[in-house]
Amino acid sequence: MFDIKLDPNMSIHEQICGEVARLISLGILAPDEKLPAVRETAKALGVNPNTVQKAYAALEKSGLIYSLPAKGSYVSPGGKAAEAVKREAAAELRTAMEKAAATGLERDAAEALMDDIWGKRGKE
Amino acid sequence: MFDIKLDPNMSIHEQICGEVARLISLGILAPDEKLPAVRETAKALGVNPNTVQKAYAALEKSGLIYSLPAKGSYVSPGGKAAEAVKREAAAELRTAMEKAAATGLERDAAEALMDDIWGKRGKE
DNA sequence: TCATCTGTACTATTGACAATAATACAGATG
DNA sequence: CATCTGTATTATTGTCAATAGTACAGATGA
Repeated sequence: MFDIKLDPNMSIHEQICGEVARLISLGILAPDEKLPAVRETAKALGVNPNTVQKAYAALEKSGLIYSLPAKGSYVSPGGKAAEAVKREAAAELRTAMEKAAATGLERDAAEALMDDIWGKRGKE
Repeated sequence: MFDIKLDPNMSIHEQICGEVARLISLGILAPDEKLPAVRETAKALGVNPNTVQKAYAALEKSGLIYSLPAKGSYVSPGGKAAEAVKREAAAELRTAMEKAAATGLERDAAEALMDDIWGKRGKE
């Protein structure tokens, strides 16, 4: 299901959270779609089930998914999950920008990075 | 010297590195200027000297400062330090942008954040 | 010369946290 | 009734940040 190449520099459950959030935000995981079971995901990733459960618990706390005991875990309905992901992504990007601006990085330099990543044209 | 409000969510030596880097980048700490001694900084921040030394060692490894045993630690000359700070800040900002873009965040949203932080006009 | 300050090095301990291991329980599902 | 589900618990391991304490060698100034 998830094809994550585990980065030893980041905690596993954070990477799982990030990947699920990404898939939700992009619509690859649709609202009310069922996520793979905790144990299944753990097996697929070669990771302890507790670690996956920690990730799922965090995702539920953030409102991205909801879990029904003895049923499964599902993507939150109504697009609320996707919105939450983007909102959080924007918040983190803001923090990074503030940090960069604090070092005196010019706006032009930041703009050049944006061109690089999103493409030079505003709408694509 | 440094007025850092310690954030428990980040490691102390990282915060020291960040603050020194910021001061260098902004020119508040000039090239070849002497930094406060390890023990002095530790006392001022109410922190263990080992922690400060760890920060200074990291700064030297990054090329931001150079240390002369029995003399002191100094900002790297020729503006190389300030350049290094900005280069690293740009690299981190790029990473944050890539992450945000991966969640599907639109360029317009990112641009709005930039207006917020750097001001709407390109040059200030 | 000598006390002091400097960066540097080392060991040890504490606490927090990530991850693992191994169970266990209750509800649903077929 | 066996099985799968989410959930909970306890324990152990390893890593890392931070602290504590100590030590050494070079410089600096009185």
